[in-house]
Amino acid sequence: MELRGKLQEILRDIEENYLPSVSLDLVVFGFHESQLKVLLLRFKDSNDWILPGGRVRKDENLDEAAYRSLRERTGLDRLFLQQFHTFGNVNRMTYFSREETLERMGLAEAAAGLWDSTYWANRDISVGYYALVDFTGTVPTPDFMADECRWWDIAEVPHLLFDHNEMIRLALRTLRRQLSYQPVGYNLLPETFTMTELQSLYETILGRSLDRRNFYKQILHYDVLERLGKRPTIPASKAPYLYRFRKERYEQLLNDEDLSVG
Amino acid sequence: MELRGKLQEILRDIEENYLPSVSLDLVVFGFHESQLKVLLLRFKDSNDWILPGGRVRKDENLDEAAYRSLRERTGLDRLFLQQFHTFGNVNRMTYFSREETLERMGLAEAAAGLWDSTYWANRDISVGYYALVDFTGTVPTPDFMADECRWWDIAEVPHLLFDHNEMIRLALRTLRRQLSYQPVGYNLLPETFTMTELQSLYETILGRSLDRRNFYKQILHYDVLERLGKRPTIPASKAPYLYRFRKERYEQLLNDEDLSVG
DNA sequence: ACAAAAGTGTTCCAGATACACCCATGC
DNA sequence: GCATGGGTGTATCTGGAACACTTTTGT
Repeated sequence: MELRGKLQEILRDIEENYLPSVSLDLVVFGFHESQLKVLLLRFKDSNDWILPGGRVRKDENLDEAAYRSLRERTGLDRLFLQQFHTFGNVNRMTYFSREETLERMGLAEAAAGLWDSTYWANRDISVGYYALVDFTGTVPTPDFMADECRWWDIAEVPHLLFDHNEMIRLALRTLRRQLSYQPVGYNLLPETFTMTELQSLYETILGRSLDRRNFYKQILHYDVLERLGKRPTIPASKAPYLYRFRKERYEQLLNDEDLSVG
Repeated sequence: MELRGKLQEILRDIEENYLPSVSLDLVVFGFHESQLKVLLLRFKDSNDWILPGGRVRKDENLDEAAYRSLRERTGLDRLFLQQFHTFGNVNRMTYFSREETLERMGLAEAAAGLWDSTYWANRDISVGYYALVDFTGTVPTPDFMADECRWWDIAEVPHLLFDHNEMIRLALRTLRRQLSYQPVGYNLLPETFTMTELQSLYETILGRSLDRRNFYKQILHYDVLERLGKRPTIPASKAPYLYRFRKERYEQLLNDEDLSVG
């Protein structure tokens, strides 16, 4: 019964080193082939998918915990990560009963008698973060409760456990709003890209098509792109220019927040 | 040593009935005499001020806990209340040491030996909410740790304990942003008001003066106000019209969010 | 009559939208 | 030579900002 021993150890570790009642969930966005992707985990021996998440160490800042969790799931560092909402409904975890949840995780047997653990006994408040990451550089890695971690097309996300579909919905809304007053793409695209690729990213996030000429004007007006040479040409088309974000300008725009308070 | 007994009882109640590690703090905005006000509490027998806060019952939704806490502090019900950020730095409570904090609360003696309580032992994650309330209808009520609860002019807020000044700053930023895409005032003004009073509210929140004519146009364009008769006239001036919010339209605008997700 | 507050309309500019043609390449 | 995708400029609309005079009333 190795699984049970392992589970016990994990629960002990959680109770000893992590804050009770608080968890966090990550909506990790990636972009590939004109599709917005979300990273999901599949529970061990089940067909149920959830968002990757994590817990907060007792000696760790909340934001740091989110960065750490994201790093563990994607192998990436230094990425865009931002809190968007905190979820605290009593029944947010009980989309299925605790028993059924464990069942679906293939942990029912292993977890028997461990239910008085703080980890299972209390519902959690969960802080939702959303992240933008470079799809191609990511190494999706399952955690101890999952045996699969992979990208899903945003339009094809299945019904998830708990309130995780709602989390994606809210994260996407936040991302869309952000688009209207800040540049996006540095963490979602490879180092260099064509204008068409960038436009395609915007269209995917917004869920509607944009006028090419107007998009050029707007994005160039931001003064955040650097134009490089032409891309070695591909089938049946004129060679497009490659662009790169001017990092210092990009970050300046990200920090252009009204910081004044009367 | 009655205080000690009471404290013990409170701690026991907290451990038994409330979520550990999670608290919430309220930035309660009111408006009076052209000034934006914030509700603050003063710790027992000390000169230190903090934001009112609360904890989440184990069987209670996070938002409900915020409403309940606000009701306890202001006597008001049915008000505007919204989450704006969750604060989770390890050292956010240690603006002063725990000992010093208790000292300043006049609780050092009473709390001796109770420090292994979960309530003191762990730092908290705190969910920040901001509220807009009708100044005149409010009955500020201290909680068990405070012996004073009163309104402060936003410009005169002193240094607060913990990260509470930062919380006010962020709440105000959120409120200002909200102003740009939603009407504000229903919960901050009396039932009827003049256009000048409403403008004054906007100016106070934004921290800058607005053009009267443009303000009229914009706000009327929202189609959210109902014009009533003229106010019985006051010193040396033309009698101004009174207005009232059209509630159904007001709430429609509040809910006018892009709810679509691709 | 004059001081103080209230009410109202027009001009101007900037940012967003709508829209069409030419060029380079691969087949 | 034609189909595909890339690159560019101009006219129009709309929302926001700037701005001045007249009316009422109390002193």
